[in-house]
Amino acid sequence: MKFCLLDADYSLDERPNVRLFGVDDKGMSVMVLDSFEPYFYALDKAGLKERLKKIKDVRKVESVGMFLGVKQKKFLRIFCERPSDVRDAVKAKTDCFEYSLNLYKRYLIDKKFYPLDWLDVKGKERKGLGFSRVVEAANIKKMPGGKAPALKIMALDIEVIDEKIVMFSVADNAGYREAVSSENEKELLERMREIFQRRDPDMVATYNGDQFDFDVISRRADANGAKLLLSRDGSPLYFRKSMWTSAAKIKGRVHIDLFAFVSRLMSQQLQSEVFTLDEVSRELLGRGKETHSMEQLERMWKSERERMEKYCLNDSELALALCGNLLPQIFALSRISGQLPFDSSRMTFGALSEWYLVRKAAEKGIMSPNPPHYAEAQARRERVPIKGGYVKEPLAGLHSNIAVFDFRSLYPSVIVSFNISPETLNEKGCENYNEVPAFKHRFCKERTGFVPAMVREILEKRAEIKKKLKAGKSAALQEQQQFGLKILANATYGMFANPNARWYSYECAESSAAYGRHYIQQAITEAGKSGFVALYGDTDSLFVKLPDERNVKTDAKKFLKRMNAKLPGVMELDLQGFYRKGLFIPQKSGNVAKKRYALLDEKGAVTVRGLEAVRRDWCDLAKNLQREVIRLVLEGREKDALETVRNAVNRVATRQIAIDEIAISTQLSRPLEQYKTKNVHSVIARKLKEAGKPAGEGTIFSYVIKKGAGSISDRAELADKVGKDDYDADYYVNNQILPAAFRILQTLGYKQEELLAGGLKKFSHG
DNA sequence: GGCCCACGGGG
DNA sequence: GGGTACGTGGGCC
Repeated sequence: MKFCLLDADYSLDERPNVRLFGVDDKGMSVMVLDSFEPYFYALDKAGLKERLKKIKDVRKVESVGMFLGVKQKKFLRIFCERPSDVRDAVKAKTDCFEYSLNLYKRYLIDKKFYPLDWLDVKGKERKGLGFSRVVEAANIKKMPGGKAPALKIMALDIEVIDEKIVMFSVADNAGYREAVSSENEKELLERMREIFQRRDPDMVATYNGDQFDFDVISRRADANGAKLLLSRDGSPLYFRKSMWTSAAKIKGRVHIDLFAFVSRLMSQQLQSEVFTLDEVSRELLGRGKETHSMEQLERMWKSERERMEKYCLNDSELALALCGNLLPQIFALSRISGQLPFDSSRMTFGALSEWYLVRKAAEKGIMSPNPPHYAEAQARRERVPIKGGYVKEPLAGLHSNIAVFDFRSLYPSVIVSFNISPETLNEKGCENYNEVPAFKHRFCKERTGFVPAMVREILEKRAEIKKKLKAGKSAALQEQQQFGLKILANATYGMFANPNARWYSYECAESSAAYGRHYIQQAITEAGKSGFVALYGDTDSLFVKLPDERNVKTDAKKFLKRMNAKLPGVMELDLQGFYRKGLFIPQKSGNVAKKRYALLDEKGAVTVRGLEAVRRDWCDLAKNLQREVIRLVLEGREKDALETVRNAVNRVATRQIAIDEIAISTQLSRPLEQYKTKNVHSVIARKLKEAGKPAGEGTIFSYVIKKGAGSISDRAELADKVGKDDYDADYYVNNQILPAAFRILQTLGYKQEELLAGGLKKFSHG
C-alpha cells in the first residue's frame, strides 16, 4: 500500500510502536504501525559495556563511531524502553547524548522519512479504530516524488456567550457548510462529535483553536460530563503543553491552528501587524469579515440568531479559505525541516532551525549537542544580553519618495561568509581566521563549520529555486519552497541566541550581530555618499530618500550595484521597494523611536508598524481614529486629519456616541484576592462577583469610565450598565482620543491643544 | 518614579 | 519535553 505521511506519534502499549498517519492514493485514511526500539548514545568508556549488562531495561548495545564536534569518537548505542531512565543510571560515569528525542522524531530521522513523503508499506492489513486502513508494517520504503494527496480539510469555529458554547460552525473543502446553535450545550457537543465522525476530516483548521476554541470545547465537555470523541482512534482531545503555549491534538487528524502559524512564522512577511482573522484574511484573501463587539454578539444571540449563524459560518469559511494559502506553505516547511505539519506550523524560528540541524547532523554522523538542563539554561539567560542589530534613529516626521533596501538574509549570509560556528570559534592550531569587528572572537577559515555548511546548503537551494522562478517554472510550488528555505535560513541566528538551544553559542550570536551591525552601518554610510538622506535603519534594512524632488528610483538602482560590488562572500543588499510616503513616529517614553512607522506604497496600501493603539484596552473610537489619522496624513491630507480629530472630540463632548465605541475590553488575569492594587480589574471583578457572575481568571468584560468623583478605577462600570449621559467625556478625550491621535500628529509639529477646536489647552466640558 | 498589571488571538 | 516570553504603556500610590 502506498500512503502519504501526514502525522505520527508513538505508543508503548505492548511494545514500542511508532504510529504513522496519512492518506492513501484514493484519499482513504491510513494508520501504519511500525515497531521501533528507542535508544540513546553514551561515550564508550572502559567498563561501560559490562555495567550496562546489569541494568534491567537495556536490551541491546551496539558500538558506533560518530563525530563529537570535530573529533571522531566511539559511542555505544544503547537500546532500551526508556532512554531517559537508563541515561540517569549511567550519566555519572560518562556523557550521554540524544536521550530526549521523542520516539517518532527519532524514527523519522533514522528512516530519513519526511512529512508529505509517499511511503510504500508491506504488512498485515486489518480494520481498526476510525481509520479506513490499518497496517502492521513488515517493511516500509520511501517512494520517489509524488503529488500532494487529496485531503479532507474542515474548518471549525465556535461562538461563546457568558462562557458557554452556544454555537459552532464547520466548513469543509467538499463544500459542506453548517452552523449549529443551541441553548443546550451538551446537545451542541454531541452534534459536533457526530459531524466530525461523519465528515471524517484528515485535517482540522481553526483560527486560534489552541488557545481558544479547543480549550473552551474541552472545558465545556468536562463541565457537561460529555464524552467528546473527535479523534479517529477513540482518544480524547488533548493538549501538548509547553511554556507559554498549548497545542490541541486530535489523534488521527492534523489540527492546524492558523493563528499559531501566522503569528509565529508569517508575521514578518505580512503587511499587517495585527493578526486578527479579519486583517489576515483581508491581506491574504482580499476579503475580511464583519467584526462585532462582545455586546453586539450578545444582542445578536438574543434577537438575531440567523445573522449570528451566518457570522459564525463566515469565520469557518475564512479559515478554510486561508488553508488554501497557508497549508502549502506549512507543507513546504515540513518537507524542508522534516518536522510534522502539526509541529512545524507551531514552532518558533529557532526550534525549526534546531530540528533541521539535528536531522542534518544525524545524516552526517555528527552527534547533536544536548539541550541544556534548567540550571544551565538559566545561567545562559543571566549573561549580559547580546547586543542586537544597529538602529539608526529615524528622522521623525513625514517623508516622500522613499526607497527601502534590505540585506538578503543578513544573518545567514554573515554566518556563511565568515564561517560562524561553535567548532570554528577560536579553533586551536588554525592560522587563517576571520576576525569579528570590535570583538576578540576569531573564526577559522580553513574548514567549513557544520552550521555554516548547513546554512549554505539552504541558501544555495533557495538561489536555485529563485533562478527557476525567473525562468517561469511552476511558480506556486517554488514560491512555497523558497519561503520555507528563507524561514529556515533566517532562523539560525535566533537559534545561536536561544538559551534553550542545542547549538546555543553566545559568541556565535554576538559575532553574527557584530558583522550585521558593521555592514548595515557601511550601507548607511555609502548611501550618504551616493547622495541619499538616510531616514531610518534597523538591523538589516535601510530607508532613504533624496534631498530634492528627483525620483529616487534610478539612483537607488545605481547605488545597489555599487554597494553590492563591495560586499564580501554571499552578502547582498536587495531593493525592498519604493514608497510614496513614510511617517516615522517617536516613542512615548525614551527618545529612541525604533520600529514605529507607517508607509504608503505606490498602489495606495498602508503598512503600519509598532503602534500600540490596536489593543483591546483602547476603545474602538480611539483605535479607528488613529488609523484614519495615519491614512489621511500619508495621503497628504493633514487638514482633514485635524478635522477628523476635532469631530471625534466634538461627538464625545455632545454625547453623540454609541457606548460600543467607547467600551474598553479587558481580561482578568487572576482571582480577585490576588490583586494587590486597586485598579479597573479588581473593581469590576468585585462587582461581577457581587452580581453572582463569573469573575475568575480569564473572564473578559468591557467597561466604560463614568463621570463623577474618584479615581479612574472607581468610576469604571460594566459597559452594558452605562447610558449615554453617564460616561466621562473628559476621560475619553484626554486619555483615549487625544493620545491616540497626538501620537501621530505630533510628528508633524502639532501641539495637543491644536487638536481641540477653539484653542483649548485641555479638554474639559464641565 | 517605582510598582503593578495588561496587551497579543478568540468570544 | 517544558521550570511562563517580551517590550511597552497606563494607572495607582
